[in-house]
Amino acid sequence: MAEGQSQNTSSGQSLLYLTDEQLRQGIEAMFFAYRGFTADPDRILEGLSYGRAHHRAIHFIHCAPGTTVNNLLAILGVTKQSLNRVLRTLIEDGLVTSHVGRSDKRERHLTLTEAGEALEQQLSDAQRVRMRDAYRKAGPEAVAGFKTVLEAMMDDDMKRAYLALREGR
Amino acid sequence: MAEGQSQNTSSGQSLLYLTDEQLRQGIEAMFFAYRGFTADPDRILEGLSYGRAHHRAIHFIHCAPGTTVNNLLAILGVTKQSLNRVLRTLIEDGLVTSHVGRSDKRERHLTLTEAGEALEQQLSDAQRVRMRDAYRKAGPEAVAGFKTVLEAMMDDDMKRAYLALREGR
DNA sequence: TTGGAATGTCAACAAGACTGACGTATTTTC
DNA sequence: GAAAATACGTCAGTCTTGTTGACATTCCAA
Repeated sequence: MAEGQSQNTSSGQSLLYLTDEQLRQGIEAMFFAYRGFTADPDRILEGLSYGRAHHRAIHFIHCAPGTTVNNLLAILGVTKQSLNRVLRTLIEDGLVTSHVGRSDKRERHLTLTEAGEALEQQLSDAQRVRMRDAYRKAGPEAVAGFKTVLEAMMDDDMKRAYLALREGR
Repeated sequence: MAEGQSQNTSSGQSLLYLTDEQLRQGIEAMFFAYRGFTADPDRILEGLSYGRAHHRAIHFIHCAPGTTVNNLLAILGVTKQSLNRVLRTLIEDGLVTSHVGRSDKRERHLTLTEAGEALEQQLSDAQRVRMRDAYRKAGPEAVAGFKTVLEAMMDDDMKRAYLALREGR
């Protein structure tokens, strides 16, 4: 335990930014920032009897149209029962379509309908407004650092999923 | 809507980092990173019939010993009823003590017991290990940028709460 | 002193996550 | 061709954590 307070390496480079206090600040910053991050879409969703789970599904179906249920499961990191509840309502409400796979008929390929795309736009616009403001305030160097730290914070398989999404576009 | 794809200002500075695609990447990075961020403490908690809500309460009581329920409410952003359920179990289990206020007897002042401090240590150690690794990998400049962007992403009142916590130490 | 505001507690309910079990269609493997 | 594995959907039950509503206590100000 308590490796914490060491502040210099043998190489002499200052490691003040690795103190427990600095790390605690980072932890709290993540907590408060994530709240801001989800606040705007949450406000939109709450009027529609949808939740954050629906938003996540819509987001990733938009990014990877035609993706399968299993695929989505891996990205979202939830159980299929949990995802299924969400998908069922989205399909019933005509925001998502589910097509039997051509080569493998066991698979269901998911796509946003026009209405689904419209909601996706509305949600991601709201989220991007905040992100864009934050990015602009912080400047390009800060944004680069931001992404570097976030990537380093991910689990390895999450990082793979994240990078795969970037490749796919 | 769709202000999106503009890429240069009149000042000529490149705004490539503000494209919709870049913003989308940032959004996904937040999603995946937050999962990593909570994964380690969640694993510890799951054996103890506590959840993330208990972790949050413990964290902020540790940071501001003697804080009131109302105070905690403002920081956590949940209803007092929700917080109360969590606090009740923590008090029953002897991790937190609740003292009636001296000047205002309506208030309850919350403190971690020795056992509470021990669990706090265990949880924040786990979380700090990941943060420290991420920080070390990314380097001090990236970390500075990371914090700048996160602060810019917070709601104003959250930012006030965040900065107040930093002052208080 | 009395009525309103603030603080905190109890009870009931809903969303969304989880596990476990089961059914069906399809594909792969032996 | 039969058996095993895969992909998906569903039912039932539980847990955490959020919500609202009702209520008790305490403080303060008119």
